[in-house]
Amino acid sequence: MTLSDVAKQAGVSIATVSYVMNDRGGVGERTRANVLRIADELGFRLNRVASGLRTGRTQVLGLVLADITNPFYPEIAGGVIAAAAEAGFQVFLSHGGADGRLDGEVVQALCDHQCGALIFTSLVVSDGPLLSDVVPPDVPIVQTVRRIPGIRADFVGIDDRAGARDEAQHLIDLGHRDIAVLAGPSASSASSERTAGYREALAEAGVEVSPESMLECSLTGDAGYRAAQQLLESRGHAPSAVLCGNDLIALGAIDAFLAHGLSVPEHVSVAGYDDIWFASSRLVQLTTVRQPRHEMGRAAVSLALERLAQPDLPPREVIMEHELVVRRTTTRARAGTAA
Amino acid sequence: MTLSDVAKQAGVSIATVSYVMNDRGGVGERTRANVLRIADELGFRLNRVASGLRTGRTQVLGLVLADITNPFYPEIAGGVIAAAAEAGFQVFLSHGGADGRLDGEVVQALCDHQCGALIFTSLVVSDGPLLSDVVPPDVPIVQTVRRIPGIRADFVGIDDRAGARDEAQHLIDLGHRDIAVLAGPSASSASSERTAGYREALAEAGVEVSPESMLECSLTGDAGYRAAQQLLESRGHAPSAVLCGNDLIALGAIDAFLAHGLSVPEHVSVAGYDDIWFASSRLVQLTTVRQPRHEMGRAAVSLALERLAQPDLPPREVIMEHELVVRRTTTRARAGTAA
DNA sequence: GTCAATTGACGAAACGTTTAAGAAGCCGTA
DNA sequence: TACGGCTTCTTAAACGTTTCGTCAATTGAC
Repeated sequence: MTLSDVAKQAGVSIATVSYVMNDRGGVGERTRANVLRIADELGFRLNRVASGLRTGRTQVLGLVLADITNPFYPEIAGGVIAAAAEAGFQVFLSHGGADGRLDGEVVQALCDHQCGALIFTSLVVSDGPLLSDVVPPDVPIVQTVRRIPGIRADFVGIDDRAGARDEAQHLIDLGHRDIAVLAGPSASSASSERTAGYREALAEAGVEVSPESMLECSLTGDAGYRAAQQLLESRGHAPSAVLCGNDLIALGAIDAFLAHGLSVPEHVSVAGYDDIWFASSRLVQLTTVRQPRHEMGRAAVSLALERLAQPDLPPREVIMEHELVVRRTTTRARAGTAA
Repeated sequence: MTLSDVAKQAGVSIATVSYVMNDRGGVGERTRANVLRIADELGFRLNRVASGLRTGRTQVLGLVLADITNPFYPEIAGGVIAAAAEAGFQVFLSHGGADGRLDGEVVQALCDHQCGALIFTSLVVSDGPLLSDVVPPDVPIVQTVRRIPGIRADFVGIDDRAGARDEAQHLIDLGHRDIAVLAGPSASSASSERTAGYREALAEAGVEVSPESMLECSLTGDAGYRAAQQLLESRGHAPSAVLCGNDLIALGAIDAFLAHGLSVPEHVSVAGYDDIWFASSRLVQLTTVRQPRHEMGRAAVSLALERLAQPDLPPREVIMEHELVVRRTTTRARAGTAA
């Protein structure tokens, strides 16, 4: 079932059918209607692979998630897929490498399939050269969540620093003064921005964070659990509140506190970051900062498609609205613990 | 950068380079090595779109998830992507329709891009005709998790009935006799199998389930919450234990019980199904039945690729091992509540 | 030394589409 | 009547691969 079949049946040339199928002008009303009818009768559909070869650009986006099983990412993917579908694009989904670094082969494979544009989440600095080497210069690149410097790529994310400031301020407003920070890895731009935001807001409020109350750990529940344990051990007593680099860390920390007989938020207030699905569950009710992940995915697609249309746009960044979501895990500081 | 560039540079024909790039025989050792070297120098890579057009089959799998933001699915996708990558395949990821039914356009779009095979999760019966109409007969179809009858497709899943029996038996072994069931929608083959399994095991143990203790609800936390509430209202008192159609329902039910001042598992034991990531969180510790989702994704890819190689294999089904995971939400029945 | 068999390489057609260039027909105008 | 300008449609050349059929060169058997 090809253009040629339809053409034959309709008594016109292949070119005419192609023009009709692509909604191009220059075809008479009668023939257009006729071709459309016949194509429909025959159940004809354009072969996108052939179009892709001929035009040199495919209606395909490549999306590389750091880790699809991490509950943070699927909603981004959902937004990407939805927006792509509306624009008639398909989405290749790939894993990043297990260690957080990008796998060169993954990107190569995407390019082999002539993706029209590439969207990445959570790049780290060392990924930069790889991208420049492997991705053809006419393929737009969009980075989401995290950003790395010196790379030909648009960006979509939130103002992590502002979100972190909001959250720290929330704790301060609740009267907390003995505040610990369980920060994400500083290699991540998002994590370091958040940490900076926490620091700024706390400093402005005159709250000092001792070194043993400021830990860096990876972005998992286990790491959060261990970090919280270490916090208790090295400090000897629980802080009044804890700011965590993301929700998983917060969940792990809550768990650690519970294991030590400390209840949340009665003894310790805990705040996360990201608002993963689990955080809003009524069993958890985590105070956190929401990233509009679905919309971020959509925005990433917009950026990609716009640059596809106008390749020499200046580099752009879309900063989306974040939202401090106050739930059950943070509460007013107890009189005794407010320093 | 095409075959022809490499050929020119290496002083051989395009055909020879193609043979080398595809690891086909019939090329001398010297020329092969030379071509390989030049291709590498030039950074040449085969254009998969062109190969796809020429051969008529692309190295691409289409994966349609019912809902990517549902925490159940990403791991399946992870398995699919991993196995596909190993076989040199890319994966198109698509959403099913919002209402659970398959969106025809989605499948069409996948076919337009000449996917080599299609993998679906959670089909419902009404999707059958759509698939037959739209998917070319030479494109293998694999259905996972749920199955629908009368469709040209292989299947991979678990023995839901057996898993459900195991779980019901577990509660019986703990001494529970007043057991309620919050079943998933019977339109889903998986849900109805589970319900049947619960029923069988309970019947064999001589445990009767009254109509008001057997509710059907959709597979969400909210639905579970409401169903549990209804349970309490219509029965007037809490059951000794509740078997839930999936983990989300179980989570919602737990929440409802807590809201009514009933603690889990002290007053009510609750069991879920699926073992989504959240269920193993130390904050929840849900007793449930694990589906090896990553491996199911991998198996789905194997089925697809095998059928691609041998189209006239008989229909096959892969039933994977499930595992009853006993955690904190189920415990021995209190003497008073054992009927 | 001859001939068949094998090996290594090549030429060219095809896959289904897009699109530049051009032809044919029609209109209105001069 | 002749002609420029539209509109509508067609011809044909790509896009980058794969692969069949062919052919020359080499090998091995006799």
